[in-house]
Amino acid sequence: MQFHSACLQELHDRGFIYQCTDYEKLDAAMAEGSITGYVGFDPTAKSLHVGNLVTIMMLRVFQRHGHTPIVIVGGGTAKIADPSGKDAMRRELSDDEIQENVESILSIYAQYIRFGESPSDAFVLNNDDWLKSLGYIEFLRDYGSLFTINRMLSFDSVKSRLDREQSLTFLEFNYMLLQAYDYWLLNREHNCTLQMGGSDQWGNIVNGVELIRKLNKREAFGLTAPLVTTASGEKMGKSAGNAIWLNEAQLPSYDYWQFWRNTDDKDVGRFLRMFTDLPLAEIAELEKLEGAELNKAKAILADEATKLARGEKALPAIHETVASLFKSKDTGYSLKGQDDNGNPIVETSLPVAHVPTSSFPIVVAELLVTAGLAGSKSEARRHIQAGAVKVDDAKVSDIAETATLPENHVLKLSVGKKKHAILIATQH
RNA sequence: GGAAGGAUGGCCGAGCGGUCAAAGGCAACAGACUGUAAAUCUGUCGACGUUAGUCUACGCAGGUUCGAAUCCUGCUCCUUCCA
Repeated sequence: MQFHSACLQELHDRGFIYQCTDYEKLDAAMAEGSITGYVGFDPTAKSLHVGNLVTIMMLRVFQRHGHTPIVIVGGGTAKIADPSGKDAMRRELSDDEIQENVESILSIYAQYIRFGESPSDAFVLNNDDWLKSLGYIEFLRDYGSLFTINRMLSFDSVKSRLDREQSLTFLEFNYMLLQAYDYWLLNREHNCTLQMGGSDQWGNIVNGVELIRKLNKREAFGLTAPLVTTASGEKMGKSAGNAIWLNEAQLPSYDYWQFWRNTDDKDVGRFLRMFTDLPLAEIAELEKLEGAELNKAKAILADEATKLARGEKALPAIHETVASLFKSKDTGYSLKGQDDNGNPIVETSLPVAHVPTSSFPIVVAELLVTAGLAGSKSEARRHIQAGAVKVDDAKVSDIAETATLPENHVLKLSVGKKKHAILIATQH
């Protein structure tokens, strides 16, 4: 597809476009000048994971081309919970929880998008500000009259819930009206003419576009991104049963880097386009790599993605650990002398756990639990029986095996090839 | 308000008095092979315990029984139909 607007062209080339309400008119509007567009998120979780990254990156491209992003915090809608893509009703959140989530999530957005006062700087609005004061009767009369149940029932989010014989409350059913109202309000107050979101938002977005057309007599647009799945068809964002969180508090940068490093061969090009700022020509070159050579592209993907989420400063430590661990098959840490208590100072991006020196010699299974590599002692034993456990790269074959205090008071524990932890024996 | 059906491990889903820590599938974890990839094959997959075994678990609370995921009673929630 060819566009006049460089922004839309890039969004398209990088694979961000799934559906659009009107390609031609949106293209014309974006080519003509700077427009304002928004995405919304509901602060129903503490943090965002890589699954949420698609729309964030979309907004980033949008801003890079001189357009103005608005981020809507769904403080009001969070009280309702969007039924789209959800099997069952979510529990209600307290105001405090919501506020906490908002702050944590906005700090993540700030990594990717420039907020401020200058033109094309993004700004944040909380839909609770206007939704909380909506009068029920007025709302029903002024906006409810513009929606038909017939149409609402035809939306996928609603249909799938009904088809699966799961309840859909009236509260949730109203979600789409409120989202449409948000868009309408932004259109009127901030001349916002584009709403972006995941493909599951299509129905909600279209409602807003229609509401704007009916009430403001203006054209507004909707643009959705495809649901990003991995080559094996998995919804993106989980690994080893854990979500890949974007913030460091919930996922160490080393693990974040590893997530990208372990990308499926088939996903490398696509992910480079969506989740890094690298020029498309460069990505095309990287994509040509074959076989083991592709690992270079994966490392670049990991670097770029980590740089965005965690900042450039996170990289050196990760690189050092990776080089030690995988390239020279070394320990994965380096010693930097001793502290005042005579305990070793260790530099590594692997998880670190402390054990008092007095507890040595200690059963390896127990160490695995302290280091967080096993959830229970039984699990630790199972790992040992499966031949997965190593202490300082020496295989542990007996579940009763003990580890003795190493001379430098540091040892590396491994479960499998990729999961490691550093244990430091401390005096106090 | 009435009637019928349902609730099982992370998810789906079988079981319908003992042989049930509960088939099968998915997901996950580990091993082998590789390139920190995929595919494939193998093993593991409630907790504690070296084994024996103990404990906790089939929506919640009671009961019947030598014995209950399975039967009975009450409750909660869900779905469908009628009003």
